[in-house]
Amino acid sequence: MKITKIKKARAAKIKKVKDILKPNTRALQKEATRATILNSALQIFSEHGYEGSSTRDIAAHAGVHHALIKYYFENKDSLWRAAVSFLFERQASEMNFAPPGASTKTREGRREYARTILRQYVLYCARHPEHARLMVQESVRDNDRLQWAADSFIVQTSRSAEKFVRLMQREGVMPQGSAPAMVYMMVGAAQMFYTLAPEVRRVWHIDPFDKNVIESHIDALQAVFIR
Amino acid sequence: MKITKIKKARAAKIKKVKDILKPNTRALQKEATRATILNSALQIFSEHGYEGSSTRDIAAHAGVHHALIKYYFENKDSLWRAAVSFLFERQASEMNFAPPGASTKTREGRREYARTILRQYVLYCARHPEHARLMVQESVRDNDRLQWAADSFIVQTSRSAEKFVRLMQREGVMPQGSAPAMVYMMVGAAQMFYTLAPEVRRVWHIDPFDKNVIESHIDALQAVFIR
DNA sequence: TCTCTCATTAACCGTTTGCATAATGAGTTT
DNA sequence: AAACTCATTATGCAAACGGTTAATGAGAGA
Repeated sequence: MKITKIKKARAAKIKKVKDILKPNTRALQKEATRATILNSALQIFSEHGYEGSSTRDIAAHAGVHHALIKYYFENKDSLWRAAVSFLFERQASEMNFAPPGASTKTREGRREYARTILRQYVLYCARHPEHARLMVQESVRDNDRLQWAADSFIVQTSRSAEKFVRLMQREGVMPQGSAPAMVYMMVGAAQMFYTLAPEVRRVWHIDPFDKNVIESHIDALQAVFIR
Repeated sequence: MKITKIKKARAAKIKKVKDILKPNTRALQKEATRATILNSALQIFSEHGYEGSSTRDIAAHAGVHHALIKYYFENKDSLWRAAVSFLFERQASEMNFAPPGASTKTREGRREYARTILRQYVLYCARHPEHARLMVQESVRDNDRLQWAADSFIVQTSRSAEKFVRLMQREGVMPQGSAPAMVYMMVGAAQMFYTLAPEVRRVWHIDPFDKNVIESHIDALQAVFIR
């Protein structure tokens, strides 16, 4: 047996081991890179707004060359849309608006349902403050991006929220009053604390993401909105 | 009498008339230009954020050459600080937190006081939505500008709000719960509707600045927060 | 009327921006 | 092991950016 053949056989074995240890090295890495860029985009966009964010900063934050943004997301606008899509899809997967069935038959059951929804939403806002931060920066002025986000996601989630509010009002669990106003009041009252976390820390010297602080915020929110 | 002398006398008279009709033409124009630039800065900063706004856009919006921004405000950072100072000083002059004296002795009087404060604040938010828009964009991340704004204005207004909340809670007019949380809930519930006006219009097909809409928002806010 | 002041503009500089294209080289296939 | 694929990087470009300096010209003062 020639040495070259042995070497060949050895190389083949090594290759097989590699294939087992790192299956689809390239494909996996590709997915990881894409995710890293998207993650950095969320961070940068939510803190600096669309126009205040540069694709180069996003790439640098992700530790990759800025040309990769074009490779993975075509351009800045598409990257932003991908980031927003990710936010709303994650929210849809993490939030559960389904009423717990039987328990809504009694008044106390319905109050418990309302409490759970508010609690869930506050926890979501605290877990992912970049969602509200990014959206708030886009919603202060009208343009193509807001129109797209509204048509694609906001209308849908707003309808859910409206249904929830009207149901709770009909049951006497939430105060009467204009449904749109009530939705924005609830959302604002739940978000603000985490969206403006840097201000909260500086002005009040408390960390809004502290477990106990979150819980007392939830308590206060429920005390205010639920009867 | 020479013709030139007559002309001279005539010119002098015309000049005096001009001086009466347009006193300090130049000084007035200067003040007007400064105010125009500051106004445009408020508009642009509040819609695009600090980094998303260009001094050239602000100058163009004001209809002046961009070099005038250096002439009047030194640089972009100082212009932003001047704009924020203007916002908070105007708020201080338009908002009146003084309790209406005798009427706070009865429980109904105290509720009326709380209602008035909330109403005043909502009307302010609706009258000047750029205030909350500009501040929200700065407060989502920590930096020198936020620190300056907090030290100069936000701490002070927050202390006022805290005092108000604690007083109302002690009197049983507002629900119990963490004071900082309660302040941000109230502020968020009052602001959001006007800060996100473009979104509100697109998603709900209503104009949050309509008189009747504002009034029903005030009603809802009072119904939620005041007992 | 003639100068002088200064509010305003024109022109320029170095840097950053979004985006495009070419070059590279590690991983895959044969 | 050679050929190929394609994820990544290097380079380049026109426009826009914040900021500076010199020029201008209308109103104020003598």
